[in-house]
Amino acid sequence: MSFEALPSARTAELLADQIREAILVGNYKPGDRLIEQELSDSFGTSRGPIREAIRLLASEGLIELRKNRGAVVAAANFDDVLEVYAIRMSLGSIALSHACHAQKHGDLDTSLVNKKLSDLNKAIGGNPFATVTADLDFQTALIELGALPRITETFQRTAVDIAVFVRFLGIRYEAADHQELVSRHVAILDAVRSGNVDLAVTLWTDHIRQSVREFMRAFSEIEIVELFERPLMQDVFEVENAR
Amino acid sequence: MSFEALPSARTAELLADQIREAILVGNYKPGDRLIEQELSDSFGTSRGPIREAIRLLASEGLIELRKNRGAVVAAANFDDVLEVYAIRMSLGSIALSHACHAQKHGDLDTSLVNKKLSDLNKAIGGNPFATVTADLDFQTALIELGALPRITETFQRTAVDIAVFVRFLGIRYEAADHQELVSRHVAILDAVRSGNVDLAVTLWTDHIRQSVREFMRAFSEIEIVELFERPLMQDVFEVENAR
DNA sequence: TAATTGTAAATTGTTAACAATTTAGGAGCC
DNA sequence: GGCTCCTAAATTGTTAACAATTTACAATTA
Repeated sequence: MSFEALPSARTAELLADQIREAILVGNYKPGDRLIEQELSDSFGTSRGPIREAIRLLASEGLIELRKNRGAVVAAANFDDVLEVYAIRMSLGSIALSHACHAQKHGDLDTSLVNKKLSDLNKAIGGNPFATVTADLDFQTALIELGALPRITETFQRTAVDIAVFVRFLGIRYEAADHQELVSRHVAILDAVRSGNVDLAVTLWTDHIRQSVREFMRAFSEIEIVELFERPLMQDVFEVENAR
Repeated sequence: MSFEALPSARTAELLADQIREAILVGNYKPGDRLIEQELSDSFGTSRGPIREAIRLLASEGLIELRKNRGAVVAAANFDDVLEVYAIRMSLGSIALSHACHAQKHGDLDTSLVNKKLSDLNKAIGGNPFATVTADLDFQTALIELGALPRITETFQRTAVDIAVFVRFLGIRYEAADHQELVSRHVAILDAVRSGNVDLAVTLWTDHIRQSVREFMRAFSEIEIVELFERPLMQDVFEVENAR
């Protein structure tokens, strides 16, 4: 995800960006406490804006607040993986179908998603985590084509979750995967550009299923079995069981 | 929605509850400014906790923050109605199907949703807005059966949206509608209790479609046409057009 | 009159001090 | 040794004062 400053960024947002970055970079691990004084010292502000930044990150689900007991970095939970992908699959489908309709009416601006795609291509081969971030940015831009603000916002929230999963559940992507990933992305974008609702949605849901599968392969067989016993996201099941 | 205190509620959360209530009751209308000093005077605290409460409500989407220019009550937008219902339809379907699977494994606790159902029955006939609130509470409890925390949270966020729509877009429900509404709710709950995934999801999506339809009927014909021209939520379209 | 500028009031943003609570560690006891 | 109780340090919660910014409005000018 890109954490650039918003048009008129508040200082608390800038601080939140830096703290989020520090967590995702691994300076803070799940369970670590975030001490207000410590953070305000290191960022050169007072505790007020730091508190606000912490509350912001808590609303993202990145950290947990405990009354009178401060904030700790939230644990990345295997159980949450399927839930997060299920949200991305269903909300993404709505957004893409809406984007296809917009395309038919001639008002679809793909300049942002094009930029994110070229950013992603540039990022491939470099820092693996930066590549994941560029990938998530592209997908967010894709979903933004739907021009549905609440869905976009909810979708963006799950991007933070995925970054956490990748960082703390030790997912590793191979270079080959990336090339295949990009071609999948391009196919989805093309489908939207041609206004083909059914194709776009099919490619999107297939993409999510594939992402889940790749994610799961990074774990041991025992963990895979355990996760797939859960009845969430039946679509993924079916495909996986048929393999 | 019930805004009772959480297990160990923070004062900022209690303040947010009161401010939210004040907005939904109509004391503040969309566009009204929320002035920190004014609020802290009336609630007998300092500005710090009030600021935190305001940020909380902003993260719910109930109010908007403008840098150095304070907070204003967010406008209820016709455009958002379908988007919010689309989110509820798709996330609710996932949650209910998950709940059905849990039921098959024998671990489904319906005591909360039962209580909310009886609360709803009690609320019918009284204050119309309280009835809507009880209805939203029931639906949230229903979705909580899925035991999917992120989906539940996202769903709950849309409940605030609907309360805003009902308050500020002037929706009016008739007493007859309520009885029919409850019977629809009971049918969904029964389907979950019998572990019938397909039936539960079908009843749920039908319920949302019907809710949208009732919502739309409250507006003028022109507004209905305008809204239904939008390509969001094709399911609703199909049913509506076939009528 | 309409537009513009300047100034005071109102309001938000930030800071530092104080209050309340939790945490850590040791003394005493069984 | 292990347990409880107690105190001190660390930490969060709250407050009030100060700084920076925006808003409102009157005076000025064309």
